[in-house]
Amino acid sequence: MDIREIARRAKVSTATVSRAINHVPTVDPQLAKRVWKVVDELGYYPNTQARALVSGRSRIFGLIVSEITNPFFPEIVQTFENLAVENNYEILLTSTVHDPKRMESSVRRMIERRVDGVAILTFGMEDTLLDHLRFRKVPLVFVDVGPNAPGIVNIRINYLNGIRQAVQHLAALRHTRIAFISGPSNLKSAIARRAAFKTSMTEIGLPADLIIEGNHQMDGGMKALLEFNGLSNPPTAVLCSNDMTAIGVMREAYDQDIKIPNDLSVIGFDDIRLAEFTIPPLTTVQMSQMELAKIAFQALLNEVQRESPSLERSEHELTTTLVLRRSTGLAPPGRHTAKPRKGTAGSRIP
Amino acid sequence: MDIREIARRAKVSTATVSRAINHVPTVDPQLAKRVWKVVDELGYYPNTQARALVSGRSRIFGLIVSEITNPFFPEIVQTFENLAVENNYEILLTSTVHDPKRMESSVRRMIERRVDGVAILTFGMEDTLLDHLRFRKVPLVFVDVGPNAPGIVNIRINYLNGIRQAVQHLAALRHTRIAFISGPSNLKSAIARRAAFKTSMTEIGLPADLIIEGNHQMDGGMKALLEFNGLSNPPTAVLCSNDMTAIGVMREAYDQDIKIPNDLSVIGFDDIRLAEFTIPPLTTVQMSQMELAKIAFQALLNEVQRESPSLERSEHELTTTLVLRRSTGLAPPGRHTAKPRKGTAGSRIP
DNA sequence: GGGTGAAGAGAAAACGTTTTCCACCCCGGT
DNA sequence: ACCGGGGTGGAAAACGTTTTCTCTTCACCC
Repeated sequence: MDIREIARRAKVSTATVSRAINHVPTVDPQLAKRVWKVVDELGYYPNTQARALVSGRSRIFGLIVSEITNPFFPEIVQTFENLAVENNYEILLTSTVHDPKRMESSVRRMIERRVDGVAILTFGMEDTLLDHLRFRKVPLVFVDVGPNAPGIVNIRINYLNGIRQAVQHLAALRHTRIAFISGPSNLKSAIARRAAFKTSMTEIGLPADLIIEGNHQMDGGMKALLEFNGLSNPPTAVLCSNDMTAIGVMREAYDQDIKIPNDLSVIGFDDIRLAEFTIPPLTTVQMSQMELAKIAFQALLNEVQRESPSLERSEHELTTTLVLRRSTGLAPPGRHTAKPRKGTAGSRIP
Repeated sequence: MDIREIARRAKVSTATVSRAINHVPTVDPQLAKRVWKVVDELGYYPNTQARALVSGRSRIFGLIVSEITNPFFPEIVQTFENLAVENNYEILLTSTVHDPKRMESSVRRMIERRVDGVAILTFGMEDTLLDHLRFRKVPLVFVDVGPNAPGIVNIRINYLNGIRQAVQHLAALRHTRIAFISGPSNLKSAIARRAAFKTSMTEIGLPADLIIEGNHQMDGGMKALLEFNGLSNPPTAVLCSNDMTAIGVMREAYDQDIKIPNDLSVIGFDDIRLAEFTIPPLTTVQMSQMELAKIAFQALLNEVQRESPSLERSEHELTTTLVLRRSTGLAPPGRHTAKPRKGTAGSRIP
């Protein structure tokens, strides 16, 4: 059942059918109605491949994430998909699992399917792959790691804002030994978070010397806490590069019978949905996944709809902010920390 | 840059280029090499739409899940994708969010993109939508809810096995008042789980009267626990229709200062990755997401590769099994429960 | 040495649309 | 009455492949 079948039955040409279906205004309403009637009767669906072939636009956006399995991403994928269906787009999702091979195959698949644009939500990309895409003039959206080139839009994350809030919150609770569990050091976003931690600490005259590299997964958090506790003077608060890590440290704390927040304060990063449901509920730095997805999609759409390639590189910013829950409290007394003057150690924050 | 460009530069016909690229054995190795050289030099990628148009096969599988945001699914999506790239397939992911409208648009999108098959991992599907797909002879894979028709493969989940183990585990720990928090009652898989709970209880002579309908989300679990505790004689153990629900009840228990497992035992269902990292680690019924994804994908592939439509409807079974962690313990003494004879109430299971 | 067959490569048709170009009709203006 | 022009719809080209069909070449056998 193709467009010709419809044309035959509606006694018009295929051109008219095409026009009717695409709501071209010049077609006679009478005819259009006749066409739609047949279309509905037969349950005709246009063949997207043929459409794409001739129009040159596939109406597919690529979405490259580093790990769909990390709860940070499904939320993004969901809103991205919502926006896609609203705009009659399809999304081609690939998850690189931090594997350069996979990254390459992702890009290849995107190009083969002739995507109209790609949002890259992962740690950068090898230049040679990038060139493949740029060569084909595929609009690209990066978060943070995009190169400084025309036609590439970058979404800058303001990590410092939220992380500074977190550090100052901890300092206000009399913590002085504040540790940081970073993400893998080949991940640019992880590096940026760590840097934000360092400057936040330095700003208020605290040493940023308690840093261990995790892996943005739960076991990384568990191992890191173990290591911190082996120290002669362990931290009383730990800030994590993402929420998964924080969940790991809370889990290890439970095993070690360290009470949170009484004995240890922990703060996460991302504010995944689950953070509200951990035990105790996790204080964390929010980086809105919905917002991020919306900005990325809209940027892609803009890029596609403008016919002339954009000259000015557009920049968007997404800020981060601390959300208080119940995993942080006053620093416990003793252990080289400044003595609290009033209030119960470990009491819940108001 | 199209196939003709390659043909011209390699001084062969487009037919030969096509054959070379597709590794048709009859092409002279000499020529093939010449073609590949040009292909690599120019970075040529065949146009998938054109390919699909003429060959009639899109090399796309549809994957319909109910909620990508539920941690049960990303795992599935990931292995599905892995298998897809291995087999040179693409996947078209849609998340219905339990909305019939979305379901319809999902199906429409699948058909428009001419998918070679669809795996439906969600609560059934309206018959009329189903007919659209069947009419077009799209191979379909369902889990549990598929109609009994030729050409449709069903993956049956053996819920009873795991749930019976869970119930008997609880009974062995002297629990007699065992509650169940079900999923939404319009969800067939939720109904099946509840039924399995009932028969498991009846089998061992326990009443299955403590059942509340949740929503397979965390807040549903929280509300349900609250409701149970309003009872004059609350349950000492609760079995949940999925892990999210269990996480909700553990969270609410934390708020109410009910200790798990000392005061209350809880068991989940699914064994999502996170279950290992809850506090305490969650005893749950495992339903392997990887296994499920593998079976589904393989079934689709089989269906596509056989040219004759399958006459026998194929059935696959996936079983479930209890995995013990630390959210269950001996029933607390008193409160109308059978008195434990030895061992400390609430002691951890070995 | 001529006929037969196989192997390899090219020409061209086909896939299902969109879009360009052209023909037609009808209207109003001169 | 004739011409110009705007609006409408059809014929056909185009998109980039795969695949069928045909042609050439060459080896082999009688």
